[in-house]
Amino acid sequence: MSSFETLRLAHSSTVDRVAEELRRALCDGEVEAGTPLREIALAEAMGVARSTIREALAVLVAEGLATREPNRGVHVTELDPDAVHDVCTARAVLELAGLRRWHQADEADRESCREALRSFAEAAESDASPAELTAAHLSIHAALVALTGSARLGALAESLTAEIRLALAKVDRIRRNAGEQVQSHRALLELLDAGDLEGAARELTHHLEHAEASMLTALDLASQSGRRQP
Amino acid sequence: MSSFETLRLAHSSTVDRVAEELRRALCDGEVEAGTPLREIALAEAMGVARSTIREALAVLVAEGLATREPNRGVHVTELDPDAVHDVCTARAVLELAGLRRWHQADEADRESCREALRSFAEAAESDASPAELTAAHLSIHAALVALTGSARLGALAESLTAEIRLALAKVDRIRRNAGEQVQSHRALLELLDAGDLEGAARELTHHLEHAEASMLTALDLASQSGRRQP
DNA sequence: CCTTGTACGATTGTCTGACAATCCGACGCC
DNA sequence: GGCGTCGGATTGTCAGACAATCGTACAAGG
Repeated sequence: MSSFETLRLAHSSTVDRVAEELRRALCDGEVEAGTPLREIALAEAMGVARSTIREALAVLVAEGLATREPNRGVHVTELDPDAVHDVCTARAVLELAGLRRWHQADEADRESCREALRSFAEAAESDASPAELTAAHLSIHAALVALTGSARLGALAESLTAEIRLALAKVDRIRRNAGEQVQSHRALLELLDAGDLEGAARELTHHLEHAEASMLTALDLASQSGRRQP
Repeated sequence: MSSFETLRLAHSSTVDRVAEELRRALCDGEVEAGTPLREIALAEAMGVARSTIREALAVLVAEGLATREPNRGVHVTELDPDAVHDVCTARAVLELAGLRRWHQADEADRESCREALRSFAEAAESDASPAELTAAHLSIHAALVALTGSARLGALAESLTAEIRLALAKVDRIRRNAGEQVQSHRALLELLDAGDLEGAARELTHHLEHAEASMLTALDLASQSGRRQP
């Protein structure tokens, strides 16, 4: 009888909030790659205990945004080109797997792909913030992986994208051609709706390779400027 | 000149050892699914501080072997059939992706598939412990995923496997037909070496479906016996 | 009978403070 | 240049404390 099924209350622990704040700071580029995240300094700055900071740092490390070296502390992850390539091939595997199940997937999942594209196009036209654009963009790719029907694969893809989110943020801050991006995804979905799986796979592969190249150049620029003005 | 590249020294923190011990206890079936893992009790039992236990529990939760409910503590994960199905479809995606890249993969990766098969066959004949058999078996599947060439996909597959390791252990303890298993994998690799990717894909799909069915029945048996003698 | 309010023990989440182990860099010595 | 040593900084781990929250039992009230 009672129809309160949809009600959820997200309760937030201190650790969650600390992790969220740190995540934001990292993704907004407020701290450079390689910066050490000292426990005591963070604890004093944020007004929480060191153990709380430790737990939050463990979360970030698990997400790949930071790296822990035993007895040497946690540092903001430095993305090397190999890691970017690795993540991109992994994403390609997952998204292509979803794409190939286009016809077997739930209609709801297919529709959420189209919906994500609409949101992205809308965000691109009403010049939203880079962060919002990135989020909208990524939700398209997440929707592709969701076509596999496996919630865990979706989570895995999300953790992969989290790892390169830093590089993605850089790219999106540099690049202003969101319109081209929208066009690429629109073409992808049109091919899918037309039933041309092979064509869509080619389009997606091309898109991902392009994205990888963009990230690599963005990283290269960052590391060069970092070395010139240390 | 210096050829000490291969030397590594494994750092063992207390947290690691606690997590390892708990993992072993869970996988050996020493604690039933759903059992609460109380921090104070564990701390006293293992002679370490509560904070250390907390960190170790966070590791297990991240691995999926345990589940945390806020303010209610950590419990040994109860595998429901949906979760098993989800993990199995995810594994199928990853392993099929590796399999389809058989020809493009490194020869070293192909060879490690064959090597894993040899180890498994050897373990099956010299009746090794169930735990060793499971490990050898899983390393075959890990080698398949490694064919994708992405280290991260390998890690993801491993975390997926960890989640159902509990059910796998149950299956391997019940089942005694390791010879059949060896035969199935041997057929798979022969198809691959013969270049018959489609045949290999069918064989692998069939094998994974069979494994899923086994796990589901094992889980069903466990839950029934659990309810009859609570 | 069913609902509401309350008291209590158990457990978690977080804080404080402490200390040994480890790492890093500098300094002095051979 | 290589080697031992010292000191500061930081982490890893520990012990103890307390409020917040949960589960349950129990009393009160319609």
